[in-house]
Amino acid sequence: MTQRRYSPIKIKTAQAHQCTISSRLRILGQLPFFQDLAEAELVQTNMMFHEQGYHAGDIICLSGDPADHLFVVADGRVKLLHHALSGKEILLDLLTPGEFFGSISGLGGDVYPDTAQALSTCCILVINRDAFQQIIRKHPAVSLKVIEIMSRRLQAANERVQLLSTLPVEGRIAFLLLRLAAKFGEKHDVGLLLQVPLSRDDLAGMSGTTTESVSRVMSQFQKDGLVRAGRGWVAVTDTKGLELIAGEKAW
Amino acid sequence: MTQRRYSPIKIKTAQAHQCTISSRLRILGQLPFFQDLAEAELVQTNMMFHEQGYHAGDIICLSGDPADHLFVVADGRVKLLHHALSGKEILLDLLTPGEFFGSISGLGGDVYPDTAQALSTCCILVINRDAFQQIIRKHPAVSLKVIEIMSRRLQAANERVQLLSTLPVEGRIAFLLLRLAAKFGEKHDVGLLLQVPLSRDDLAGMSGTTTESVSRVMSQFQKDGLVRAGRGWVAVTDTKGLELIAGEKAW
DNA sequence: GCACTTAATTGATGCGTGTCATGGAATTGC
DNA sequence: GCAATTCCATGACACGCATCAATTAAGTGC
Repeated sequence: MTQRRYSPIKIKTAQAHQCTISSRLRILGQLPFFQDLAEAELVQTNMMFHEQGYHAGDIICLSGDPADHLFVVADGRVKLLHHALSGKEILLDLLTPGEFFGSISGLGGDVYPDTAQALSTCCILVINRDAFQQIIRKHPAVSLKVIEIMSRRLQAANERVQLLSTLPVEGRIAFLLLRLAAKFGEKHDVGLLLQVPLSRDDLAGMSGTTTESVSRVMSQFQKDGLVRAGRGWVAVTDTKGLELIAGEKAW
Repeated sequence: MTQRRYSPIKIKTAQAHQCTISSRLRILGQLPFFQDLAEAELVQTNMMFHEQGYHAGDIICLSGDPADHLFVVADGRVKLLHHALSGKEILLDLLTPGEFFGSISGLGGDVYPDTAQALSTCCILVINRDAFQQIIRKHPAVSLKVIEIMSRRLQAANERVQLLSTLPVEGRIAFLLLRLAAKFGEKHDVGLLLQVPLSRDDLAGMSGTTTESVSRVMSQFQKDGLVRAGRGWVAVTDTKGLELIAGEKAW
């Protein structure tokens, strides 16, 4: 087995302090919910954010803590997770630049619903919750976008409930890999390389199973030529094959 | 075993045509997202809805169909569900008067994400998707409420993912019953009676298991004095006991 | 009241997967 | 460089729970 022994992942991460004003404007302008804003409004909105840098492993916000900020990923990768009573980590989502998390809704005594942790060096834009509500009040277009995004996330969560309820481990992992490939996949000589540092543990947390089971399934997938994987990285090589396992096995 | 052989559930259902203008106003006014509207605005908003009646079992909207309406439950019970490829029904949510479903977000080529089915005789208020977007544009307070509600739903969905990933069947069902009791429970001589017609199948669809497993667990719960149940109804008698099973067993 | 239909229960069996345990491989620290 | 650590792979085993099958109970229609 001559297989790569180094991680092919190269996430282009800016240092926290490299989030210049202009790059911030660019990032904000790319945000789905600021798309419809005029340039002047965008500049003004931009000023309401401040930025913050994190290193891989840093906790950005902790589930249960009093919540008064909304965060936007400007650069890097962030994972959203829950800690179950059993100690197991439930991985809820992986966020890329342009996505938001934290506190949006307006109740006074709100707490962060999930924990957010930096997967790589990150630049995060932060805004006060109330300030963001002001933006929403001023710009109905923004609120419509937010609603749209949240409804998509809700759909994704429901889809996941369905997978957990119906598919066996093998199918769940296949499905998960396909989703990840669609979001993070980049053409590479080893296949569609997922541009996120993901351990078997992370995959387990996303597919509702254990590290060992993921390892077993991944080994099998690799034997079957569906994926290539190493320590902390995964690449999808046969999309069709995974689709077959994710879908058809449900019958 | 001298146990009730008839369903104690009595859902106070109005006939579809009994949704009078005044009762509609009352219902709309109670909607979380219209709470902050002035009386005049409410009356005006009211006129943008039309109503529709359904009988138990009727399909209100079908997952995958082109979506152009937003629905609000005025009276009765509605269940939101997915049909898995395996034929299994995944029950996503149970809706009571005041809750909404259908299409909110604005994409042109949208389809309904879930199927909605009447669990009892229902009166549903319907509004065109574009018309509702007009309301949002006009009233930022409404959009904030919608966002708040959606974020709560997302949280609930994530919680469910966590349960499915960590708890055994017994714990999931216990947790489910507690949630249902909090939402639908009414004091009754048999205990906290769930005012929803729920079969074992429905419970299975909500807890990600099978009819048989639900039946077994429910029988055990009944022996242990935690619940009382019959054909199509459930009552919780020992909340603390269920909490113990739902929580502590995870350790 | 009776047959008829649908829902719920209960038992037997086997597969999938979590759990525990061990060894190897890759990475980090000194 | 070598130890120490972390991550991954793999095997053995037990058990939870889905599956299949058969029976009982509860509503429904006539």
